[in-house]
Amino acid sequence: MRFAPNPNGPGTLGSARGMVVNSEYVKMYRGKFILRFDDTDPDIKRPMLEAYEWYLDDFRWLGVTPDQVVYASDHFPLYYDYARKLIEMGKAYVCFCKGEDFKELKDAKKACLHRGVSPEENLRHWEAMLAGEYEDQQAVLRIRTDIDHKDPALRDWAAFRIRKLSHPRPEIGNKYIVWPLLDFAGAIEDHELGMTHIIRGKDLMDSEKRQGYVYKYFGWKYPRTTHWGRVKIHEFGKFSTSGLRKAIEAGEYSGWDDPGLPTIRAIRRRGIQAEALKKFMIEMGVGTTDVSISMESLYAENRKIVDPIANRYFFVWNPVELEIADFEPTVAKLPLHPTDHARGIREVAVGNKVLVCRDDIEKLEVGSTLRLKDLCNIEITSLSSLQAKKSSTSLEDLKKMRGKIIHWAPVDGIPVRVRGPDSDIEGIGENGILVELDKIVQFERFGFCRIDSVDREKVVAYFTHK
RNA sequence: GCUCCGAUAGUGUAGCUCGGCCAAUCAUUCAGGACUCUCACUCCUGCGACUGGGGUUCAAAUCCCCAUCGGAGCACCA
Repeated sequence: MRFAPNPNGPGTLGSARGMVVNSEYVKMYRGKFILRFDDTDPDIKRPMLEAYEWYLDDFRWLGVTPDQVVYASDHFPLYYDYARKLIEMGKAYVCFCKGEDFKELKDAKKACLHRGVSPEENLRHWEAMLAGEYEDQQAVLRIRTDIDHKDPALRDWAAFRIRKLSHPRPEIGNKYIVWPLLDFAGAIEDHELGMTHIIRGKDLMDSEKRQGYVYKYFGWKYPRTTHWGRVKIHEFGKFSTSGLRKAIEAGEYSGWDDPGLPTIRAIRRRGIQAEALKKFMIEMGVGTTDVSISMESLYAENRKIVDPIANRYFFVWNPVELEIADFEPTVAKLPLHPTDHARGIREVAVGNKVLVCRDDIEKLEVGSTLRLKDLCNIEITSLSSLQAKKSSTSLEDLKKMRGKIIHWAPVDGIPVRVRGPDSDIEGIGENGILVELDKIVQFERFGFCRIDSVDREKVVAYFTHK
């Protein structure tokens, strides 16, 4: 099987489906898995040099090693070779019609005058195409099918076009001006690579029938195919690489790995685990129906994986200072994990002032009792300047009074910026977060985050999910 | 306009190939409860679906036809 992206941008969640499902089938049936870069459009979906590496990187992250990595752009000689054969066989012809003219004829089931030209003459035209004697748009090579086929999508489709542009890969550069189109390149590639099974998007359902002509002419056996529908994610809606590019260029996002984007790079940065993504994709299956799924399902998978490994920390958003009268400075000892005690504790030095979330104290009144988690119970004595007095340290007392338990942070904690899919949140966290670079942590009563960067003044975390 | 494909709970999915074991699987969401010094995790309980109509058959989610709805292709993109 194969996964054949055009590296015109990084992999998205849609690509991830292709990576995961194909590779899982290969694993299941001990087949061969090929990553093929379908990079033969220098124009509309022009490849991005970095994206090749990004795909390889995403595969490494998924723990998948393709058996073979191939570049369609390395195979021009092969394509030209087969094209020549087809011309000689009278199964392909150079067409000089303007696009709209051909469409009109095709829709009327009428052949254009170039269709009747002899193979010898076509061969001359083909050589002239390759030699650069025609300009862009002037000529294409068409595969001869049935011009009166009842399905207009199958009538004499184009296999090559002229585009005098360079290819982003330096090893290709300006070498070629005649570019193979998807159905032709794909047909040749799949055969040459010995493909037995193909999964592709249902937008390519006609490819099998179109390519079927080429396979028939050469006497090849067509691989078994299946199709899947489009993935729509509630949180992102429909998305396309070109659409994302536009939004990034417009400054709506900070880059391809912005937490608001449905790219693999973005969800990696946010701390989604490869295993969770795999399960999510496998669960989606391979139906032809379009799926409209919520990230919640992915988060649920991820939460189960991440919960046992994430250390807990306090992070206070919208911080407000709270003074506790008669509080003896101490070093609080808090568990790094609520159930896995072997992980040890975190120590936080506290004086008579702490930071708490504004949301937590908003509905309080003087006299309310609440508990600073793992520290002590307090009774609010003033709201104008937030003050309290320590009432007890016993958890039982708090339970009797049905008080709330809230989290807190030391006044000399580290500023934390949490980058989320929709917005960023600033606050103060425990200094212990500084040692968690690149790890997934849980900010208690807030959610899971991946610590993206740390320095003495600031921590940047990427929000994973609640 | 022509052609092709699909339809199972809020969402995703199993079952459809070879009709009976399907009073329909699993997951997630949601509601309730237990546990818990987090609104996390875990556990328990509950709600919830075969698009509609015909036909074939002893028997239809499964086969056939029609309708409805949805998607895709008819590019010198992939």
